Amino acid sequence: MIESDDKPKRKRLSSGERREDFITKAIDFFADEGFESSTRGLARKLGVTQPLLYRYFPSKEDLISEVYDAVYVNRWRPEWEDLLRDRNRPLIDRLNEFYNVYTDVIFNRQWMRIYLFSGLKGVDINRRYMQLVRQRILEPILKEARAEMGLPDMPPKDCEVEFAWVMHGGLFYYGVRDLIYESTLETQKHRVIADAVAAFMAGLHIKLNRDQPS
Amino acid sequence: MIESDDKPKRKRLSSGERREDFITKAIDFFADEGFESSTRGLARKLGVTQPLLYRYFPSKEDLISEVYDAVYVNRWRPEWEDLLRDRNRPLIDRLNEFYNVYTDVIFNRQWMRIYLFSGLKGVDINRRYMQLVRQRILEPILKEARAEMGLPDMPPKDCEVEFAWVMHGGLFYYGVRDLIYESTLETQKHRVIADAVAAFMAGLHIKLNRDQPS
DNA sequence: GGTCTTATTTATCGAATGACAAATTAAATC
DNA sequence: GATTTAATTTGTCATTCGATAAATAAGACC
Repeated sequence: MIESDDKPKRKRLSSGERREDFITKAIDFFADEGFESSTRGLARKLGVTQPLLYRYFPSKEDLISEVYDAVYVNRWRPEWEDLLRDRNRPLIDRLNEFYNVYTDVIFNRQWMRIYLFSGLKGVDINRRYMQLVRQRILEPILKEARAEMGLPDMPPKDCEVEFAWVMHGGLFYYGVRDLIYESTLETQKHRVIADAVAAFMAGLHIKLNRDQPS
Repeated sequence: MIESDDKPKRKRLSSGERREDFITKAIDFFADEGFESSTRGLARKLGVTQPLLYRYFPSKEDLISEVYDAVYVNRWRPEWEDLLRDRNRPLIDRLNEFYNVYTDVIFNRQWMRIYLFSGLKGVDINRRYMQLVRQRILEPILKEARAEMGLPDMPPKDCEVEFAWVMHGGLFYYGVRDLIYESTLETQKHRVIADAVAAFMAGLHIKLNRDQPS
């Protein structure tokens, strides 16, 4: 009997399926190896030849753009914003739930590494993403805090946004230590979130009351 | 008159000076372009030819290692640890001063970008650096906090270290937003530090008192 | 089953990369 | 000023890179 370990049978996928498959696996590949890795390496991982990539994407850079979209844009959940605005619950509860579900999405090797790689590349998508976080997450949180404290509604001050960024960034950095630096983290995520959110809320109460007379 | 815009006169430096010069400029170069950039590009920036690099460093990777040392190791200031242990001052003052001087060192484009690049490359130097932060900064802070609160001395719990990491990481991420993503940050650094440190100390008081009966 | 469409491969190009050997030249030594 | 030492350049090699053109073959349609 002849061994048939190599399979010369080409699987032929439809244009749509193949494209989908390329992007999905390209996310893993570039997250692992960085965007400077070769299209040949990617093709090897895909089980196809390298020139085939160029039938689906005009250039490597175009493929990378689609990876950005698939990771950043498509994984954003609009319901996060509704959750934060649900005034039937104490804000601290909303914050805990939000950061638990939000980090369920972004705390994975792919998301984190793609985010850092693209940030270092200097593409503007990171700046746009940070604006999204500020406008859809942090500023609503501060608005809700004012409402819950019975303070008059007004646009949040820069230093208040910055205070929220420090909590947000602190939790983000927990994910970096876990997934990028692969530290062994002994404390469970929800516990870290609870502590950070509690300290944030307590600090914000003091800060908003003190800074009040503008 | 003949233009002499090109200068065929070779400057010849001593071995020591040249080596120093290479490393200094290599930090800038790799911070800007990433470690995957070419040795020819670096040589162009240095004003020498590419093979000369190989008279000073056996390989590109060896040069990169020296860059790591110059950035991480040599910029660490042992007096930071003394500052944090100075019990003549309230801990919150020490924390404010420490984070102001610490960020004076690490909040620059070189340090930040080298740190993120090397982290993504998976070299273990980042893990070693984080251990340094934990042992020389965060755990001493928690020890000082217990002392100031009149609590018995004991090794900090993991979740306490994690709580300190969130503040530390939050401030670190402020630097990332400033220097990597080049956001325009409206709030001055010392103000952000003051708010973060105040919230940390307040949160830690609650946390240490609550968790006390282990 | 023959024909057509198109997904996929083979072959290849020019440029860029890390690294090395040999030639050159600036500066130190006597 | 001739000689020696070593800093620096010139020249080059084998790979690897992104990208393109042409050849091949799998599946759809009648």
